[in-house]
Amino acid sequence: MLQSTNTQAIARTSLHHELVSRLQALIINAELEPGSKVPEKLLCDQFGVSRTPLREALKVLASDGLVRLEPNRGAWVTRVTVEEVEEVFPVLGSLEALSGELACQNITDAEIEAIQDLHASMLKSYEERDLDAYFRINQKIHRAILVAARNSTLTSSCQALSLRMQRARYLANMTEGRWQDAVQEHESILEFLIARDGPNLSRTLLGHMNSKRLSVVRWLQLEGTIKD
Amino acid sequence: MLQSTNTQAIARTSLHHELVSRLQALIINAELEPGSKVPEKLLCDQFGVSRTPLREALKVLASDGLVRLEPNRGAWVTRVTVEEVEEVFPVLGSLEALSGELACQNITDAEIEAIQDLHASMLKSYEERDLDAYFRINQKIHRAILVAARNSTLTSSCQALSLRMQRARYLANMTEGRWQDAVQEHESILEFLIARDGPNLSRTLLGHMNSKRLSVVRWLQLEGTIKD
DNA sequence: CAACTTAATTTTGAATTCATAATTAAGTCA
DNA sequence: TGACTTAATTATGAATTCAAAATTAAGTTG
Repeated sequence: MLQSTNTQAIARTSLHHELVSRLQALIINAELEPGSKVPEKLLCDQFGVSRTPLREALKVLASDGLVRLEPNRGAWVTRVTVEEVEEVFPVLGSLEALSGELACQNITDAEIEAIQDLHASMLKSYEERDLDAYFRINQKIHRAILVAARNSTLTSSCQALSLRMQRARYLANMTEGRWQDAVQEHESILEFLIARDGPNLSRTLLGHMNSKRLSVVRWLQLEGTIKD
Repeated sequence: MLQSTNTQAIARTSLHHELVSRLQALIINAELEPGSKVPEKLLCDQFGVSRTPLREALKVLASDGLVRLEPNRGAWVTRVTVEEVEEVFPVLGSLEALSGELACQNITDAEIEAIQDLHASMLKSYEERDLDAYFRINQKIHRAILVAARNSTLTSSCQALSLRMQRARYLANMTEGRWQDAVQEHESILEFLIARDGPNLSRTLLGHMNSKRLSVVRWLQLEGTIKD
Protein backbone atom coordinates (compact mmCIF):
# COMPACT_ATOMS: atom_id res chain seq x y z
CA MET A 1 0.00 0.00 0.00
CA LEU A 2 1.43 3.31 -1.01
CA GLN A 3 -0.54 5.48 1.33
CA SER A 4 -1.27 4.88 4.95
CA THR A 5 -4.86 4.04 5.73
CA ASN A 6 -6.65 7.36 5.71
CA THR A 7 -6.80 8.03 9.41
CA GLN A 8 -10.00 9.97 8.99
CA ALA A 9 -10.82 11.02 5.47
CA ILE A 10 -8.47 13.54 3.91
CA ALA A 11 -6.80 15.70 6.50
CA ARG A 12 -8.67 18.98 6.26
CA THR A 13 -6.72 22.00 5.20
CA SER A 14 -7.20 24.33 8.10
CA LEU A 15 -9.04 24.52 11.33
CA HIS A 16 -11.19 27.31 9.98
CA HIS A 17 -12.18 25.26 6.93
CA GLU A 18 -13.17 22.32 9.06
CA LEU A 19 -15.17 24.62 11.31
CA VAL A 20 -17.10 26.03 8.36
CA SER A 21 -18.29 22.51 7.52
CA ARG A 22 -19.11 21.66 11.10
CA LEU A 23 -21.08 24.83 11.67
CA GLN A 24 -22.93 24.39 8.38
CA ALA A 25 -23.98 20.95 9.56
CA LEU A 26 -25.14 22.29 12.92
CA ILE A 27 -27.23 24.94 11.20
CA ILE A 28 -28.69 22.62 8.57
CA ASN A 29 -29.73 20.13 11.22
CA ALA A 30 -31.17 22.95 13.29
CA GLU A 31 -28.98 22.00 16.21
CA LEU A 32 -28.33 25.71 16.10
CA GLU A 33 -31.86 26.99 16.09
CA PRO A 34 -32.95 29.53 13.46
CA GLY A 35 -33.17 32.99 14.97
CA SER A 36 -30.97 32.06 17.91
CA LYS A 37 -27.65 33.51 18.88
CA VAL A 38 -24.56 31.54 17.92
CA PRO A 39 -23.04 30.49 21.27
CA GLU A 40 -19.45 31.37 20.54
CA LYS A 41 -17.98 30.28 23.82
CA LEU A 42 -19.91 27.03 23.98
CA LEU A 43 -18.87 26.08 20.46
CA CYS A 44 -15.24 26.88 21.21
CA ASP A 45 -15.37 24.51 24.17
CA GLN A 46 -17.27 21.91 22.17
CA PHE A 47 -14.79 21.93 19.30
CA GLY A 48 -11.78 22.57 21.48
CA VAL A 49 -10.64 25.62 19.54
CA SER A 50 -10.08 29.23 20.38
CA ARG A 51 -12.33 32.04 19.27
CA THR A 52 -10.09 33.15 16.41
CA PRO A 53 -10.72 30.29 13.95
CA LEU A 54 -14.35 30.03 15.02
CA ARG A 55 -14.93 33.67 14.29
CA GLU A 56 -13.19 33.34 10.94
CA ALA A 57 -15.62 30.56 10.07
CA LEU A 58 -18.56 32.72 11.14
CA LYS A 59 -17.52 35.47 8.73
CA VAL A 60 -17.60 32.95 5.89
CA LEU A 61 -20.98 31.61 6.97
CA ALA A 62 -22.26 35.17 7.10
CA SER A 63 -21.18 35.78 3.53
CA ASP A 64 -23.14 32.65 2.60
CA GLY A 65 -26.20 33.92 4.43
CA LEU A 66 -26.35 31.20 7.08
CA VAL A 67 -25.69 33.60 9.93
CA ARG A 68 -26.07 37.34 10.31
CA LEU A 69 -23.44 39.39 12.10
CA GLU A 70 -24.80 42.12 14.29
CA PRO A 71 -22.14 44.67 15.21
CA ASN A 72 -21.16 44.22 18.85
CA ARG A 73 -23.95 41.72 19.32
CA GLY A 74 -22.45 38.62 17.77
CA ALA A 75 -23.65 36.15 15.17
CA TRP A 76 -27.26 35.02 14.81
CA VAL A 77 -28.56 32.02 12.93
CA THR A 78 -30.71 33.32 10.08
CA ARG A 79 -34.30 32.19 9.62
CA VAL A 80 -35.74 30.96 6.36
CA THR A 81 -38.29 33.57 5.36
CA VAL A 82 -40.92 33.50 2.63
CA GLU A 83 -39.13 36.41 0.97
CA GLU A 84 -35.87 34.49 0.93
CA VAL A 85 -37.49 31.37 -0.48
CA GLU A 86 -39.13 33.43 -3.21
CA GLU A 87 -35.70 34.80 -4.05
CA VAL A 88 -33.53 31.74 -3.79
CA PHE A 89 -35.62 29.14 -5.59
CA PRO A 90 -35.78 30.99 -8.91
CA VAL A 91 -32.00 31.36 -8.84
CA LEU A 92 -31.55 27.74 -7.89
CA GLY A 93 -33.98 26.83 -10.65
CA SER A 94 -31.90 28.61 -13.27
CA LEU A 95 -28.75 26.95 -12.04
CA GLU A 96 -30.28 23.49 -11.92
CA ALA A 97 -31.67 24.02 -15.40
CA LEU A 98 -28.16 24.79 -16.57
CA SER A 99 -26.81 21.76 -14.76
CA GLY A 100 -29.31 19.58 -16.62
CA GLU A 101 -28.30 21.05 -19.94
CA LEU A 102 -24.60 20.53 -19.26
CA ALA A 103 -25.08 17.10 -17.73
CA CYS A 104 -26.75 15.88 -20.92
CA GLN A 105 -23.66 16.95 -22.83
CA ASN A 106 -21.18 15.31 -20.52
CA ILE A 107 -22.67 12.47 -18.55
CA THR A 108 -21.30 8.96 -19.03
CA ASP A 109 -23.35 5.79 -19.29
CA ALA A 110 -21.96 4.64 -15.96
CA GLU A 111 -23.08 7.86 -14.30
CA ILE A 112 -26.56 7.46 -15.72
CA GLU A 113 -26.70 3.94 -14.38
CA ALA A 114 -25.65 5.15 -10.96
CA ILE A 115 -28.44 7.72 -11.03
CA GLN A 116 -30.91 5.05 -12.11
CA ASP A 117 -29.92 3.04 -9.06
CA LEU A 118 -30.36 6.07 -6.82
CA HIS A 119 -33.73 6.69 -8.42
CA ALA A 120 -34.82 3.13 -7.67
CA SER A 121 -33.76 3.48 -4.02
CA MET A 122 -35.62 6.74 -3.82
CA LEU A 123 -38.79 5.12 -5.11
CA LYS A 124 -38.40 2.45 -2.47
CA SER A 125 -38.10 5.13 0.22
CA TYR A 126 -41.22 6.75 -1.17
CA GLU A 127 -43.15 3.51 -1.00
CA GLU A 128 -41.98 3.00 2.56
CA ARG A 129 -42.85 6.61 3.32
CA ASP A 130 -39.34 7.11 4.70
CA LEU A 131 -39.04 10.86 4.25
CA ASP A 132 -35.53 11.12 5.67
CA ALA A 133 -34.12 8.51 3.32
CA TYR A 134 -36.11 9.97 0.44
CA PHE A 135 -34.54 13.37 0.93
CA ARG A 136 -31.07 12.02 1.37
CA ILE A 137 -31.28 10.15 -1.93
CA ASN A 138 -33.05 13.02 -3.64
CA GLN A 139 -30.10 15.22 -2.76
CA LYS A 140 -27.68 12.65 -4.07
CA ILE A 141 -29.46 12.57 -7.41
CA HIS A 142 -29.37 16.33 -7.82
CA ARG A 143 -25.75 16.28 -6.78
CA ALA A 144 -24.91 13.55 -9.27
CA ILE A 145 -26.42 15.61 -12.06
CA LEU A 146 -24.33 18.56 -10.93
CA VAL A 147 -21.20 16.45 -10.95
CA ALA A 148 -22.04 15.27 -14.46
CA ALA A 149 -22.31 18.90 -15.56
CA ARG A 150 -18.52 19.18 -15.05
CA ASN A 151 -18.64 22.72 -13.76
CA SER A 152 -17.31 23.22 -10.26
CA THR A 153 -18.37 26.84 -10.15
CA LEU A 154 -21.92 25.78 -10.87
CA THR A 155 -21.65 23.07 -8.25
CA SER A 156 -20.51 25.37 -5.50
CA SER A 157 -23.03 28.08 -6.36
CA CYS A 158 -25.84 25.53 -6.23
CA GLN A 159 -24.47 24.03 -3.08
CA ALA A 160 -24.36 27.36 -1.29
CA LEU A 161 -27.94 28.22 -2.18
CA SER A 162 -29.17 24.70 -1.42
CA LEU A 163 -27.68 24.92 2.05
CA ARG A 164 -29.69 28.04 2.72
CA MET A 165 -32.85 26.20 1.75
CA GLN A 166 -32.01 23.10 3.72
CA ARG A 167 -32.12 24.76 7.08
CA ALA A 168 -34.47 23.31 9.63
CA ARG A 169 -35.89 20.60 7.40
CA TYR A 170 -38.41 22.93 5.83
CA LEU A 171 -38.25 20.88 2.69
CA ALA A 172 -39.13 17.78 4.65
CA ASN A 173 -42.72 18.84 4.94
CA MET A 174 -44.67 17.36 2.09
CA THR A 175 -48.29 16.54 1.66
CA GLU A 176 -49.03 13.17 0.12
CA GLY A 177 -50.11 14.91 -3.06
CA ARG A 178 -46.94 16.97 -3.34
CA TRP A 179 -44.82 13.95 -2.66
CA GLN A 180 -46.52 12.01 -5.42
CA ASP A 181 -46.01 14.89 -7.86
CA ALA A 182 -42.36 15.18 -6.89
CA VAL A 183 -41.81 11.50 -7.60
CA GLN A 184 -43.52 11.92 -10.96
CA GLU A 185 -41.25 14.88 -11.74
CA HIS A 186 -38.26 12.74 -10.92
CA GLU A 187 -39.47 10.09 -13.35
CA SER A 188 -39.36 12.72 -16.09
CA ILE A 189 -35.97 13.93 -14.98
CA LEU A 190 -34.53 10.45 -15.25
CA GLU A 191 -36.20 9.85 -18.59
CA PHE A 192 -34.79 13.01 -20.16
CA LEU A 193 -31.40 12.36 -18.66
CA ILE A 194 -31.28 8.89 -20.20
CA ALA A 195 -32.33 10.39 -23.53
CA ARG A 196 -29.72 13.09 -23.00
CA ASP A 197 -32.43 15.58 -23.89
CA GLY A 198 -30.94 18.79 -22.51
CA PRO A 199 -33.72 21.25 -23.25
CA ASN A 200 -36.43 19.07 -21.76
CA LEU A 201 -34.37 18.08 -18.75
CA SER A 202 -33.62 21.73 -18.19
CA ARG A 203 -37.29 22.67 -18.37
CA THR A 204 -38.28 19.84 -16.05
CA LEU A 205 -35.68 20.74 -13.43
CA LEU A 206 -36.86 24.33 -13.53
CA GLY A 207 -40.44 23.22 -13.04
CA HIS A 208 -39.37 20.90 -10.26
CA MET A 209 -37.74 23.78 -8.41
CA ASN A 210 -40.82 25.88 -8.92
CA SER A 211 -43.01 23.19 -7.40
CA LYS A 212 -40.63 22.92 -4.48
CA ARG A 213 -40.81 26.65 -3.99
CA LEU A 214 -44.60 26.63 -3.87
CA SER A 215 -44.60 23.74 -1.45
CA VAL A 216 -42.07 25.34 0.87
CA VAL A 217 -43.81 28.72 0.82
CA ARG A 218 -47.15 27.09 1.58
CA TRP A 219 -45.59 25.32 4.50
CA LEU A 220 -43.87 28.43 5.84
CA GLN A 221 -47.12 30.36 5.68
CA LEU A 222 -48.96 27.56 7.45
CA GLU A 223 -46.30 27.46 10.13
CA GLY A 224 -46.60 31.21 10.56
CA THR A 225 -50.35 30.92 10.97
CA ILE A 226 -49.99 28.31 13.69
CA LYS A 227 -47.37 30.11 15.68
CA ASP A 228 -48.94 33.58 15.62
CA MET B 1 -31.64 68.29 10.43
CA LEU B 2 -32.32 65.16 12.39
CA GLN B 3 -29.06 63.42 11.74
CA SER B 4 -25.58 64.81 11.86
CA THR B 5 -23.90 65.24 8.52
CA ASN B 6 -22.67 61.79 7.50
CA THR B 7 -19.04 62.07 8.43
CA GLN B 8 -18.01 59.72 5.64
CA ALA B 9 -20.74 57.74 3.96
CA ILE B 10 -22.54 55.22 6.12
CA ALA B 11 -20.35 53.97 8.92
CA ARG B 12 -19.43 50.45 7.82
CA THR B 13 -20.50 47.61 10.02
CA SER B 14 -17.21 46.04 10.94
CA LEU B 15 -13.58 46.36 10.17
CA HIS B 16 -13.60 42.95 8.54
CA HIS B 17 -16.47 43.90 6.24
CA GLU B 18 -14.72 47.06 5.15
CA LEU B 19 -11.56 45.10 4.54
CA VAL B 20 -13.36 42.63 2.28
CA SER B 21 -14.41 45.52 0.04
CA ARG B 22 -10.98 47.13 0.06
CA LEU B 23 -9.21 43.89 -0.78
CA GLN B 24 -11.72 43.11 -3.52
CA ALA B 25 -10.93 46.48 -5.05
CA LEU B 26 -7.19 45.87 -4.84
CA ILE B 27 -7.57 42.51 -6.55
CA ILE B 28 -9.96 43.75 -9.25
CA ASN B 29 -7.62 46.61 -10.11
CA ALA B 30 -4.70 44.20 -10.13
CA GLU B 31 -2.92 46.28 -7.52
CA LEU B 32 -2.54 42.87 -6.00
CA GLU B 33 -1.13 40.98 -8.94
CA PRO B 34 -2.70 37.68 -10.01
CA GLY B 35 -0.58 34.77 -8.88
CA SER B 36 1.23 36.84 -6.28
CA LYS B 37 1.28 36.34 -2.56
CA VAL B 38 -1.01 38.52 -0.49
CA PRO B 39 1.36 40.68 1.56
CA GLU B 40 -0.33 40.33 4.91
CA LYS B 41 2.00 42.50 6.91
CA LEU B 42 2.18 45.26 4.32
CA LEU B 43 -1.60 45.42 4.05
CA CYS B 44 -1.96 45.54 7.83
CA ASP B 45 0.37 48.53 7.92
CA GLN B 46 -1.32 50.11 4.93
CA PHE B 47 -4.79 49.80 6.42
CA GLY B 48 -3.66 50.34 9.98
CA VAL B 49 -5.27 47.16 11.28
CA SER B 50 -3.99 44.05 12.98
CA ARG B 51 -3.75 40.69 11.32
CA THR B 52 -6.93 39.32 12.87
CA PRO B 53 -9.52 41.26 10.86
CA LEU B 54 -7.38 41.12 7.73
CA ARG B 55 -7.16 37.36 7.95
CA GLU B 56 -10.91 37.13 8.53
CA ALA B 57 -11.42 39.07 5.32
CA LEU B 58 -9.04 36.75 3.46
CA LYS B 59 -11.10 33.72 4.45
CA VAL B 60 -14.17 35.35 2.94
CA LEU B 61 -12.30 36.26 -0.24
CA ALA B 62 -11.08 32.69 -0.45
CA SER B 63 -14.62 31.38 -0.30
CA ASP B 64 -15.43 33.73 -3.18
CA GLY B 65 -12.47 32.42 -5.15
CA LEU B 66 -10.48 35.66 -5.27
CA VAL B 67 -7.62 34.27 -3.24
CA ARG B 68 -6.44 30.76 -2.51
CA LEU B 69 -5.27 29.78 0.95
CA GLU B 70 -2.26 27.50 1.03
CA PRO B 71 -1.80 25.84 4.41
CA ASN B 72 1.15 27.40 6.22
CA ARG B 73 2.04 29.38 3.12
CA GLY B 74 -0.50 32.18 3.27
CA ALA B 75 -2.98 33.62 0.77
CA TRP B 76 -2.31 33.92 -2.95
CA VAL B 77 -4.19 36.02 -5.46
CA THR B 78 -5.85 33.63 -7.89
CA ARG B 79 -5.29 33.92 -11.62
CA VAL B 80 -8.06 33.94 -14.19
CA THR B 81 -7.64 30.72 -16.13
CA VAL B 82 -9.30 29.58 -19.33
CA GLU B 83 -10.89 26.71 -17.39
CA GLU B 84 -12.37 29.15 -14.90
CA VAL B 85 -13.71 31.43 -17.61
CA GLU B 86 -15.31 28.45 -19.36
CA GLU B 87 -16.98 27.59 -16.06
CA VAL B 88 -18.03 30.97 -14.79
CA PHE B 89 -19.49 32.57 -17.90
CA PRO B 90 -22.15 29.92 -18.50
CA VAL B 91 -23.28 30.29 -14.90
CA LEU B 92 -23.22 34.06 -15.17
CA GLY B 93 -25.14 33.74 -18.42
CA SER B 94 -27.91 31.77 -16.77
CA LEU B 95 -28.15 34.24 -13.96
CA GLU B 96 -28.17 37.28 -16.24
CA ALA B 97 -30.82 35.59 -18.37
CA LEU B 98 -32.94 35.22 -15.25
CA SER B 99 -32.28 38.82 -14.30
CA GLY B 100 -33.59 39.93 -17.71
CA GLU B 101 -36.70 37.84 -17.32
CA LEU B 102 -37.42 39.21 -13.86
CA ALA B 103 -36.49 42.77 -14.77
CA CYS B 104 -39.12 42.78 -17.53
CA GLN B 105 -41.71 41.84 -14.94
CA ASN B 106 -40.73 44.46 -12.42
CA ILE B 107 -38.93 47.40 -13.98
CA THR B 108 -40.50 50.86 -13.75
CA ASP B 109 -40.66 53.40 -16.56
CA ALA B 110 -38.27 55.62 -14.61
CA GLU B 111 -35.75 52.80 -14.36
CA ILE B 112 -35.97 52.15 -18.07
CA GLU B 113 -35.34 55.82 -18.74
CA ALA B 114 -32.32 55.77 -16.49
CA ILE B 115 -30.96 52.79 -18.41
CA GLN B 116 -31.62 54.58 -21.70
CA ASP B 117 -29.52 57.46 -20.44
CA LEU B 118 -26.74 55.09 -19.43
CA HIS B 119 -26.96 53.47 -22.82
CA ALA B 120 -26.58 56.83 -24.54
CA SER B 121 -23.50 57.64 -22.44
CA MET B 122 -22.06 54.26 -23.24
CA LEU B 123 -22.50 54.87 -26.95
CA LYS B 124 -20.70 58.15 -26.54
CA SER B 125 -17.81 56.39 -24.81
CA TYR B 126 -17.73 53.90 -27.65
CA GLU B 127 -17.53 56.66 -30.24
CA GLU B 128 -14.75 58.29 -28.27
CA ARG B 129 -13.06 54.89 -27.89
CA ASP B 130 -12.89 55.46 -24.15
CA LEU B 131 -12.70 51.84 -23.02
CA ASP B 132 -12.53 52.63 -19.32
CA ALA B 133 -15.65 54.77 -19.38
CA TYR B 134 -17.36 52.23 -21.64
CA PHE B 135 -16.81 49.44 -19.16
CA ARG B 136 -17.83 51.48 -16.19
CA ILE B 137 -21.14 52.36 -17.80
CA ASN B 138 -21.59 48.86 -19.18
CA GLN B 139 -21.36 47.55 -15.64
CA LYS B 140 -23.86 50.09 -14.45
CA ILE B 141 -26.36 48.94 -17.05
CA HIS B 142 -26.05 45.30 -16.10
CA ARG B 143 -26.34 46.30 -12.50
CA ALA B 144 -29.43 48.40 -13.14
CA ILE B 145 -31.11 45.42 -14.79
CA LEU B 146 -30.22 43.32 -11.77
CA VAL B 147 -31.69 45.89 -9.44
CA ALA B 148 -34.86 45.92 -11.51
CA ALA B 149 -35.09 42.15 -11.11
CA ARG B 150 -35.85 42.72 -7.40
CA ASN B 151 -33.95 39.70 -6.21
CA SER B 152 -31.07 40.40 -3.88
CA THR B 153 -29.92 36.79 -3.88
CA LEU B 154 -29.59 36.95 -7.63
CA THR B 155 -27.78 40.25 -7.35
CA SER B 156 -25.18 39.00 -4.92
CA SER B 157 -24.63 35.75 -6.78
CA CYS B 158 -24.04 37.66 -10.01
CA GLN B 159 -21.87 40.17 -8.24
CA ALA B 160 -19.63 37.50 -6.76
CA LEU B 161 -19.10 35.78 -10.10
CA SER B 162 -18.64 39.08 -11.92
CA LEU B 163 -15.89 40.05 -9.53
CA ARG B 164 -14.02 36.90 -10.38
CA MET B 165 -14.20 37.78 -14.06
CA GLN B 166 -13.25 41.40 -13.53
CA ARG B 167 -9.78 40.67 -12.24
CA ALA B 168 -6.90 42.23 -14.08
CA ARG B 169 -8.97 44.01 -16.69
CA TYR B 170 -9.19 40.93 -18.85
CA LEU B 171 -12.52 42.10 -20.11
CA ALA B 172 -11.00 45.37 -21.16
CA ASN B 173 -9.30 43.77 -24.10
CA MET B 174 -11.55 44.06 -27.10
CA THR B 175 -10.89 44.04 -30.78
CA GLU B 176 -12.69 46.70 -32.80
CA GLY B 177 -14.93 44.00 -34.25
CA ARG B 178 -15.89 42.55 -30.87
CA TRP B 179 -16.54 46.00 -29.50
CA GLN B 180 -18.88 46.80 -32.37
CA ASP B 181 -20.76 43.53 -31.84
CA ALA B 182 -21.04 44.20 -28.12
CA VAL B 183 -22.55 47.59 -28.78
CA GLN B 184 -25.01 46.00 -31.19
CA GLU B 185 -25.95 43.41 -28.54
CA HIS B 186 -26.59 46.22 -26.12
CA GLU B 187 -28.93 47.87 -28.62
CA SER B 188 -31.01 44.68 -28.61
CA ILE B 189 -30.89 44.45 -24.85
CA LEU B 190 -32.27 47.96 -24.52
CA GLU B 191 -34.90 47.34 -27.16
CA PHE B 192 -36.23 44.18 -25.48
CA LEU B 193 -36.13 45.83 -22.10
CA ILE B 194 -38.23 48.74 -23.32
CA ALA B 195 -40.67 46.26 -24.85
CA ARG B 196 -40.55 44.33 -21.59
CA ASP B 197 -39.99 41.23 -23.69
CA GLY B 198 -38.61 38.83 -21.07
CA PRO B 199 -37.89 35.78 -23.22
CA ASN B 200 -36.02 37.73 -25.87
CA LEU B 201 -34.13 39.84 -23.37
CA SER B 202 -33.18 36.67 -21.57
CA ARG B 203 -31.92 35.05 -24.76
CA THR B 204 -29.98 38.14 -25.74
CA LEU B 205 -28.27 38.47 -22.38
CA LEU B 206 -27.29 34.81 -22.54
CA GLY B 207 -25.84 35.31 -25.99
CA HIS B 208 -24.09 38.45 -24.83
CA MET B 209 -22.37 36.51 -22.06
CA ASN B 210 -21.41 33.81 -24.48
CA SER B 211 -19.77 36.35 -26.77
CA LYS B 212 -17.92 37.81 -23.84
CA ARG B 213 -16.71 34.38 -22.88
CA LEU B 214 -15.34 33.72 -26.34
CA SER B 215 -13.65 37.08 -26.41
CA VAL B 216 -12.04 36.64 -23.01
CA VAL B 217 -10.88 33.11 -23.76
CA ARG B 218 -9.37 34.22 -27.04
CA TRP B 219 -7.52 36.97 -25.24
CA LEU B 220 -6.28 34.68 -22.45
CA GLN B 221 -4.96 32.21 -25.01
CA LEU B 222 -3.25 34.99 -26.92
CA GLU B 223 -1.70 36.27 -23.73
CA GLY B 224 -0.48 32.77 -22.91
CA THR B 225 1.11 32.47 -26.32
CA ILE B 226 3.00 35.70 -25.87
CA LYS B 227 4.29 34.97 -22.40
CA ASP B 228 5.42 31.38 -23.00
C1' DC C 1 32.44 26.54 -5.95
C1' DA C 2 28.33 23.67 -6.10
C1' DA C 3 25.47 20.65 -3.48
C1' DC C 4 24.05 19.69 0.95
C1' DT C 5 23.34 20.70 6.25
C1' DT C 6 22.29 23.26 9.76
C1' DA C 7 21.17 27.54 12.17
C1' DA C 8 18.80 32.15 12.17
C1' DT C 9 14.95 34.60 10.64
C1' DT C 10 10.54 35.30 9.10
C1' DT C 11 5.82 34.00 8.45
C1' DT C 12 1.85 31.60 9.56
C1' DG C 13 -2.04 29.73 12.34
C1' DA C 14 -4.13 29.92 16.44
C1' DA C 15 -4.42 31.11 21.50
C1' DT C 16 -4.44 34.74 24.54
C1' DT C 17 -5.02 39.35 26.12
C1' DC C 18 -7.24 43.77 26.36
C1' DA C 19 -10.29 47.82 25.59
C1' DT C 20 -14.89 48.72 24.70
C1' DA C 21 -19.75 47.82 24.05
C1' DA C 22 -23.71 45.37 25.60
C1' DT C 23 -26.11 42.99 28.97
C1' DT C 24 -27.40 41.82 33.46
C1' DA C 25 -27.76 42.72 38.36
C1' DA C 26 -28.16 45.73 42.13
C1' DG C 27 -29.58 49.73 44.11
C1' DT C 28 -32.57 54.08 44.42
C1' DC C 29 -36.61 56.62 44.82
C1' DA C 30 -41.43 57.75 43.95
C1' DT D 1 -43.89 47.40 43.87
C1' DG D 2 -42.26 49.21 39.61
C1' DA D 3 -39.85 52.41 36.74
C1' DC D 4 -35.38 54.40 36.45
C1' DT D 5 -30.17 54.79 37.40
C1' DT D 6 -25.96 53.09 38.17
C1' DA D 7 -22.53 49.48 39.04
C1' DA D 8 -20.87 44.66 38.04
C1' DT D 9 -20.51 41.24 34.75
C1' DT D 10 -20.14 39.30 30.40
C1' DA D 11 -19.41 39.22 25.43
C1' DT D 12 -17.49 41.23 21.46
C1' DG D 13 -13.94 43.03 18.24
C1' DA D 14 -9.44 43.57 17.50
C1' DA D 15 -4.47 43.67 18.97
C1' DT D 16 -0.97 41.01 20.77
C1' DT D 17 1.55 36.93 21.89
C1' DC D 18 3.36 32.38 21.02
C1' DA D 19 4.47 27.81 19.06
C1' DA D 20 5.20 25.60 14.85
C1' DA D 21 6.19 25.69 10.01
C1' DA D 22 8.46 27.64 6.13
C1' DT D 23 11.91 30.37 4.26
C1' DT D 24 16.27 32.39 4.04
C1' DA D 25 21.13 32.74 5.32
C1' DA D 26 25.31 30.82 6.77
C1' DG D 27 28.38 27.17 7.12
C1' DT D 28 30.42 22.78 5.69
C1' DT D 29 32.25 19.29 2.88
C1' DG D 30 33.55 17.00 -1.27
